[in-house]
Amino acid sequence: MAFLPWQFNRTEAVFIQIARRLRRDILGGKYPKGEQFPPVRQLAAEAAVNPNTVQKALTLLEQEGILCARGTTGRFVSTDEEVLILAKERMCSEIVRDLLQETNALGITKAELLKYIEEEYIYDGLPHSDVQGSD
Amino acid sequence: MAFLPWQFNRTEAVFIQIARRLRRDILGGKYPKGEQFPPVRQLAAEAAVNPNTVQKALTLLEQEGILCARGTTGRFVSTDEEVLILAKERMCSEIVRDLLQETNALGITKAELLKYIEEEYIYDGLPHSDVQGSD
DNA sequence: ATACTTGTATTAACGAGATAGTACAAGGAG
DNA sequence: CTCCTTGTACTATCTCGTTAATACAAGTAT
Repeated sequence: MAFLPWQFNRTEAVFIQIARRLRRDILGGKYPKGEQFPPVRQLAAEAAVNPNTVQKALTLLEQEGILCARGTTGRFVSTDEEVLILAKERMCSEIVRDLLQETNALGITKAELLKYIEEEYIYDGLPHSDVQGSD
Repeated sequence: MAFLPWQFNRTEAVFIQIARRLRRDILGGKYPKGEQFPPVRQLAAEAAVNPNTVQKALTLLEQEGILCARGTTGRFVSTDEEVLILAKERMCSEIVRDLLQETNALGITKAELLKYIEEEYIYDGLPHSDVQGSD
């Protein structure tokens, strides 16, 4: 496991940021379908926050059906693939929609946007096509 | 002037959201270079927030060199075109970089991302090429 | 000069988010 | 059974964002 220091934005509630990050990683396949999820205290230690804060975040993911808590056995990633796929598509749509709202208000044309995306893909060395997850 | 109700996210400080929106609109050309900016109290009334909150936001934009306060005459959009252009490019780069970080973690390929963008452009009826600002 | 508008500053009060610390019930492992 | 881990709950405390209500100095308009 990689223990990168979690970085949080001061302007947004930490538990919201934790929820977004975990949601993204789950839907991105980092935590496979049906597998046990790391315990609250461990995540809190990794993120260097209070366990209460992590629990707030996980509660959000439960309400979305992405995670489910089995009593005191631990939390598990949902086995309902449709829920996961729909959540992933919704998350992606929201991200893109927010992007276009911003670029449109900024007066960025579609062509310019695509150019920016090309540049960033090159600059960051991101995969241009399908690739296995790199942790 | 269109007085759309300003909507704020509960998870982020309001003055940060106001700053981002005004920054975006300024750099997008809604408030032309060198022109006088709406007074604090007016913006506060439009956004339905306390004048103090708007002032916090405007202070941020001043620190970025996008706005400047001329004593009690009012605030004005910067006349330094280079500052405005650089800020716009930086804002766009950040937006795109954040997007790609998210889509990459989500396991979205470049091709899929471009498809999503195409879909949203069609669905939202956004301009595909250069267009005059519609307010 | 007078009245109005501008930015700016101050104070008090309230609420939400985050933390520390503690506690308890329930399942698994020895 | 006993010990450990799990999720969960609770209290108290602190910080920070927001609001309300003023207040003042400086420029503009009349």
